[in-house]
Amino acid sequence: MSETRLRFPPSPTGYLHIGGARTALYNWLYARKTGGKLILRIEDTDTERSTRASIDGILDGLNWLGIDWDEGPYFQTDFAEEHRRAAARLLEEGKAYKCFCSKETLERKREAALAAKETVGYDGTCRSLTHEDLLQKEAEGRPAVIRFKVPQRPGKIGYEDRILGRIESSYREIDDFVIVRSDGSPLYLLCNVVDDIRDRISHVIRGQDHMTNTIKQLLLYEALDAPLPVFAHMPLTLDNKKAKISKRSHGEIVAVQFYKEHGFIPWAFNNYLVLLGWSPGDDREFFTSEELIEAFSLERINRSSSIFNYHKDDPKFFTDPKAISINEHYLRSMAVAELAPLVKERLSSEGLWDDSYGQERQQWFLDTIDLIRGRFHTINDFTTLGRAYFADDYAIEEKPLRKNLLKYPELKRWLPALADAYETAEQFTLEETERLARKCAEEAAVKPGVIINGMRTVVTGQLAGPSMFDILMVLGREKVVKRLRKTPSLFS
RNA sequence: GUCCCCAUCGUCUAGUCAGGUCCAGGACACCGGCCUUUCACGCCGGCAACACCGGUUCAAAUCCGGUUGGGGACGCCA
Repeated sequence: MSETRLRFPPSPTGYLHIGGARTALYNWLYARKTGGKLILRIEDTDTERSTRASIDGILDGLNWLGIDWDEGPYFQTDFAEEHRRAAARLLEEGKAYKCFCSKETLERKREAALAAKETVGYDGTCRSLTHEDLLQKEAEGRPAVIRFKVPQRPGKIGYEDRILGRIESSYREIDDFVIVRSDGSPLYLLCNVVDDIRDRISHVIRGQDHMTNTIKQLLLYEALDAPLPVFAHMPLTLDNKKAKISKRSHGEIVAVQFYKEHGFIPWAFNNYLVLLGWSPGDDREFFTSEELIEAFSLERINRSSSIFNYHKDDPKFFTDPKAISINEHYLRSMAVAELAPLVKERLSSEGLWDDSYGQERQQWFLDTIDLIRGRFHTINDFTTLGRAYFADDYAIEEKPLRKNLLKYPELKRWLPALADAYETAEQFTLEETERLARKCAEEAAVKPGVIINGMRTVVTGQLAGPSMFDILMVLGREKVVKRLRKTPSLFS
């Protein structure tokens, strides 16, 4: 069998969204699994809406996800001449015809049909134009589009979808579709097929919204005398109200860029995406890329659409809880050495990175990440919830301030006293710091928790965190003493 | 309106093709408990689904028909 050749053909009319990323991922997985190639093709024939920013955004999103391609990016507009030749050939061979119906007429007919609840579709007015009519209209210089002449055959045309099974449609239900605009520029249906033929695409994996296009494209392959690729139509991703997700109605939350900015681990996001409509058939949910490539198969892609479980204004989950949970899983289980570069990047962009973290304090950096990551949801938490570990300008949160500090006014004496004890202690170790803290509690006649939680509030600003004395070790004697001495200022 | 696709816990899903091992398994979320100086993690337990109706069969989540529901397409967008 010859090599498999897949393609991901985004149209650069917006950012890369979840649905597009998932399509790209499935294509990538299949290409990698079969040892084939993935071709990236930018379908920019809609010059009105295509933008450079959008192309950059899509490329950036794919790069972030780690979805790499073997050929391209090709730009569809670079092959315009080839598309026109194909259209001309179809015209010459009588497989297409010129249509002089104006946009306005068509629009009127369509609306009338819709209003009368009748079948919508081109009525074939120009299909039966006589040669004389044609010559006359051309002589008049009337603008014309080129329509594909759907064969008037009995029965059905169809194909074997790798996900959906047999898909077919009666010839008479397909209307003559436009393949070239009146300005001479070819349209998607044609360009896409011509490009797939040229790029020797063997498998077309795309969304189910292309199913009806596929029937028309089948006709195009036949007319162009080209072999058919394998088609696989994956279910769409809907929102929790079962509407197709889109930039317009959902905004940034469906953009891959959003997840990059919000501190998702790229692979974790892929892992979430792949599970939206596919499962390995057993109970596994986490995969390395090798494992996923191995486990992936077209046949196990679900037939029904899945829901991106996002609830606007949910105070607890800023996006699909499953996505967050998968991210958390990777955040706390991946090798610290692999996580460190991601944290470094985030710290850098917040101005919290110190070069020593990559050199003499590297071990400290890795240990700190390991200590605090267990409670975080995203990489961004290292600079928000975990700010006190990397900077001195961390904020004291309202809740711990009230609950753990202001509630015990005496802490403004106890904590500085503890600071003194820490400063003069012979050793600043786990055991010694804990012993001194408990001693402090005993002298103050309060439960150790009062001292410990007060201390946690002062040195980290947080209500919760790792074991207190582990924190102290990571922070170091100097910082701890300094921070504890500032306790009284928090009471004002 | 026409055509097409789909239908298992709130969500992602296993099980459907080869009917019995499924009074339906896992994960997320939720609720309880254990652990604990805090909060998490972890562990233990709980809640929670075969859309409906009919048929075939000794036996149906699984096969067939219909109904309902959801989605998609019907562009000189891609």
